[in-house]
Amino acid sequence: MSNRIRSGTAVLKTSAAIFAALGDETRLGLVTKLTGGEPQSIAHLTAGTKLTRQGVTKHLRVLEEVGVVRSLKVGRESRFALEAKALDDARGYLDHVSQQWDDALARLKAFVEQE
Amino acid sequence: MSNRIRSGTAVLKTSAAIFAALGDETRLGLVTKLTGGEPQSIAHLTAGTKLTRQGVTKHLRVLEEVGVVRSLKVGRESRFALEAKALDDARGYLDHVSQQWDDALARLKAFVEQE
DNA sequence: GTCATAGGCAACCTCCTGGTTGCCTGTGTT
DNA sequence: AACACAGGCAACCAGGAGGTTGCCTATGAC
Repeated sequence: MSNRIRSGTAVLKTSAAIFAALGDETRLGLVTKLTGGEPQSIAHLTAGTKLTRQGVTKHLRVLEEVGVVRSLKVGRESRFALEAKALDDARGYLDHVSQQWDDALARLKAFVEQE
Repeated sequence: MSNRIRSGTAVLKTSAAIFAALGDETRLGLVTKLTGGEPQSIAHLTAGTKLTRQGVTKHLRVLEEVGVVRSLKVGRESRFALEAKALDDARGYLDHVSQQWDDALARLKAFVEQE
């Protein structure tokens, strides 16, 4: 049932994990850098930051674990690229919440105006 | 320039803060509970969780600080409600990233197929 | 007035996270 | 072969996050 209904708490857990991964300025910066299209090496991604290569590596692993990013080895370097699905999941969650919220507000408004 | 262009790093910082706030299962659960529409008291929000009232309060403060939630005092209780704007901001960021990413992929595809 | 309820404040504790450094391995390059 | 470059692994450290407990205040109910 990987793509089926999944219990609400499971959605919550995976969504939270993705948000947590995105909830760090450095990591969000990496994600932004990766929107360029081409997969980039760790050394390349490190350039421009104030961090060590190891520091950046750790962040990349975090992003990879929740599926926001994918790594592929090319020769001696490992390049990272965005993975749209996880981002879509996160967006999906926000869409869902916003939708529920809007509906609720609409209902409240209707109720108030009904008199 | 609160609603104007804002430098990229500022967007990064505030987005990261919102994601970080959402990046906790308990907090995401609270957000979900609040999509119902009516503002809810702390005691009410605590019921059903395994946490202390104080624990929940802390989480609510976190959500409030990044603007995901708003609190209003009613008598002796303080009720919390969702605030759509912050969620929209987060969604906006994801939309932007996805868009950039899709565009980049399209360009790559065009480039490869051009031969 | 008295009591119960809703919440704020502060101290405290534990564990995770972000970050570093040092060293080892693997892959190119010349 | 010798060297340089890209990265992995592990230990280590400081600070922040999640969570609890204890106590105090304010508001509502009787």
